This record gives sequence, C-alpha cells and structure tokens, in this order.
Amino acid sequence: MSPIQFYKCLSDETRLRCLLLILSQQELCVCELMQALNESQPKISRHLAQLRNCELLTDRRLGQWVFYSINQALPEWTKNVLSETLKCNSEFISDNLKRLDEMGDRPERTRSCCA
Amino acid sequence: MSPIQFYKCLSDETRLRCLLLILSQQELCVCELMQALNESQPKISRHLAQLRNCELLTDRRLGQWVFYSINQALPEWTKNVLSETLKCNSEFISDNLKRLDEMGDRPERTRSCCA
DNA sequence: ACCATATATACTTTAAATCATATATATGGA
DNA sequence: TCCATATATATGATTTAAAGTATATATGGT
Repeated sequence: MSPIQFYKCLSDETRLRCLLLILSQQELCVCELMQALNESQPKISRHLAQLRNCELLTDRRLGQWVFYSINQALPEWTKNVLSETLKCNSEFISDNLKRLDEMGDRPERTRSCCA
Repeated sequence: MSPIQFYKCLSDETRLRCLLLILSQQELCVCELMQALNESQPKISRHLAQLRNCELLTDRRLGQWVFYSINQALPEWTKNVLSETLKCNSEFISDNLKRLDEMGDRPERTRSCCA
C-alpha cells in the first residue's frame, strides 16, 4: 500500500465519509451508506469498489446485501491514520450518522460463522 | 482544517514528498526540494504555495532563500498523521534524501532569533 | 544602476477524476 | 418462471487538478 494510493483514497469526500462511517459501525451495506450520505446508488457503489480494489475495504455478501468493512490486513500505520482521523473528527460524520439512525428497515445482520 | 482539505494536500506525489522531507529535515528551501525531487522550480513552488495556503506549511525568508517548515499550529491529529506516515514509509523518500545529500552548495541556515 | 540567483505567479494546455444515466448481474420470493 | 430488490459496471459528459512555459518579484553583490 503506497502512501500516495492510500491518501488518494482518502481525498474524496464520498470515500472518506464511507470509510469513517464503516470504521465507526464495523460494517455497512450499500443501501445504508446511500441513506447516510444521501447519494445515488451507483455513486456509492463505484467508490466502494475503488476502496475494495485498493484493499482498504473487504466485503461479504449476505443474501441480497453486500456488507463492507475495513480490511484488517491493512498495514498498521494506515489503520492508525484512519482511527486517529475518526477519533478527532466525529463532527465530520455526525450528520451522516444521524441519517443512518433515522433509517427504517435496516437490513438484518446474520451472525457470520466466526463472530 | 477539514479532513478533506488535509487529505487532498497529501494525495499528490510532489506535495507528499515535500511534506515528508520537510518533516524529516525540520526545514528546507525551494532549491533543495527541486534537487531532492528532481523537479522544476515552478512545479515545486506552486505546490509549496498550496501547502502554505492550506496552512500545512509556514515559511521564513532568509536572504534569497525561503525556508519551509511544518506549521506547528496544525491540529494534533494532522501532525500525528504526518509523523506516523513518515515513520512507517522511510523508503518512500529515501531516494529523495539521497539526492539531497549529494547536493553541493546547500544554502546556509542562519540561526533564527529563537533557536 | 545593473546583473545574477532564488522564488512566485499567470496563462494555456493536458490529463485525471468524478458524475449521471443506462444497463447488467445476483438474490429471494411468489 | 417471473418479478422485485440490491448491487455492480459501462459509457459519455463534465469538472477539477496538474503541468509547461513565460514572466514577474525580491534579494544580494558589483
């Protein structure tokens, strides 16, 4: 993971909000992020695909839904940067979290095999 | 300092190299960064101006030279991100440091009033 | 006052990223 | 099998960022 590739991923508003929301909530699916950010499905999906390709995120399919979470195999320093960013910028995503909480009909998480 | 503005600054290769080199060397002038990165004067100067406008860097003029350093007034989390990045990516700037060391005629630092 | 060096900025062109729209794929249920 | 929901991807248009070249400003020395 080159630092340039990593920071390019963080330099787009949609991607940074998705990353911090996922970090704060463990995992989120596309429709939850659409609601939290109030953005279109293809836009969210495209950015998530990019984060997955760069290996910042991993995904697991659960029925119709695809849940994204932070790739635990990331280098420590990148995980540190992400958590430091979240810790010190909670107001940056507070509106997004509010919209997420207001969302009705959130998809149920089925316990995965190892959790 | 919004996290987006901060990470946009780090997402360009020229700017990230400049920032990490300056962090590792305390302060550097334009001509030293030109040599270290092997890039043109306007290119370096333009990117430094951007980093100064975003308040990541401060500058002091010393005779003909302008020395840039990390703005100590930055929020702690941004300084933490920068030092974590430097600590864990020394190989990213090793070639640049080598070129800097090979540079003859580096401008002399005059002790500033408070140092 | 003149010239050399160092740095900054303006202008134009080029390249890269992002977006909206349309469409394709996958899953689950009737 | 057919339809609804969730997600992914392709395409073309637009916006944004970066680069090169030329020029301007500032300092120091003769």
